[in-house]
Amino acid sequence: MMSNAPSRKELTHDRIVDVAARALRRNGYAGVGVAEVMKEAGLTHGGFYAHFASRDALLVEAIQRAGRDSAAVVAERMARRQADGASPFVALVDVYLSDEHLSAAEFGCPVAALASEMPRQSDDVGEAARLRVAALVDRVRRTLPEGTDPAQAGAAAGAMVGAMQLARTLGGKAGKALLAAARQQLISQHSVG
Amino acid sequence: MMSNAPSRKELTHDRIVDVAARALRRNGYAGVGVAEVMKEAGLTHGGFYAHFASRDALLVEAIQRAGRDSAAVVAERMARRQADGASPFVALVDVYLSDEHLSAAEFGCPVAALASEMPRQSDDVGEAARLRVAALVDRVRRTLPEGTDPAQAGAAAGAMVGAMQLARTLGGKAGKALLAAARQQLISQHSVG
DNA sequence: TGTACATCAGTGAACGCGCGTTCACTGATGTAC
DNA sequence: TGTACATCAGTGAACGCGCGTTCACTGATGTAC
Repeated sequence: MMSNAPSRKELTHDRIVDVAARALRRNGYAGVGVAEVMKEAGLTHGGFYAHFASRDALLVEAIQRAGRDSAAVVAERMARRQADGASPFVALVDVYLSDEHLSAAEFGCPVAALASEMPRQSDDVGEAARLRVAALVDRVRRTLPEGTDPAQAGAAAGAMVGAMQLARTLGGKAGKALLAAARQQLISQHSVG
Repeated sequence: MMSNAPSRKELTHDRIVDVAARALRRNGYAGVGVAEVMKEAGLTHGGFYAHFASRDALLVEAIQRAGRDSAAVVAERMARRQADGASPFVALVDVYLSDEHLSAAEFGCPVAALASEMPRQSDDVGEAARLRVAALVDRVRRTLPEGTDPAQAGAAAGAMVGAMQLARTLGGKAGKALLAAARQQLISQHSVG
């Protein structure tokens, strides 16, 4: 009988992608090195090409993984706030522009971590990045209050991504203040009345 | 009698910084190579260290130069729109989120071109980046309509930077549509009434 | 105005290093009987 | 259940390359007299 349990190789592959997905958000595209990722996954770098055709292929998988993981975290935290009575949009803004997201880029949204580098990536990597941006815009669109022009989803997504980046660059109190102002602006802008 | 005219060396230095300021916005931090910049400036790479203590020192000057040049372009284009009757804030949003800025990152705002990489830079380079972010936020603050909470300047700056990055990543019509939505959102948000 | 010399900007070869990639090999896993 | 063998994941040394950096040198610029 065939088992659905992942093979040893699949588990290793997964571990490598996971390490890379974190390194990517922590250090950017240039900060993902084959040797370092393999080492952090408990392996030697020689085995890398049994798992990936190239470093770019790893980057593609890492972006996808980062997006998937980050979306799961956001969904879970949003659900908690919505259970407390928040609207979907307020919950999303609160979670995305939270101090937790500010200081944990490694586990956060890959678009916030990488957006300014995305337009410069090679075909495959750039396409994976574009899909992540589209997914983020879509997520925002689905949480907009009823009656809102769906075209505003892109603008709101940009506002969240940009605020997070500037806050991370400034750091400290100035960064947190910028985040708070952005939360207020987005929520008041899309509130009913 | 002493002349104030720049020396030959100063002219060369300027040319190198100018090339680097463009390469930085076109290719990101990792895309600024000593040899390539020197070549594009019409020199051989050996002479580099007569002008700069290190590659990082060049990056610092390049960020400053990019910010100064970009601010000058923005100021000039804003003035033209204000002469046509636009308010300072509308003029700024229109210029910053213009299709021209979208497609000419090389001559545009360094914050839009680099923001997601900024938190990862070394001390000196990161400090130069922080100053650029602060200058951008300041510029936005000075153009906000009277009566607006100045704390909103950071959020508005983030909205502009993020929208530009997402638009550049998506590219094509989707990118231009995102820009247009962001212009509309920012302007209507800060309009009187 | 012309010559002799010192200064200085830029050249080009060389360095050590880390990177992505390749490959012959090893030792463990799992199948056949 | 036990042995023999094939498969396969991972090892570790080696490669070519481009990078930032150094340095002895050259040829042009400019000063002194």
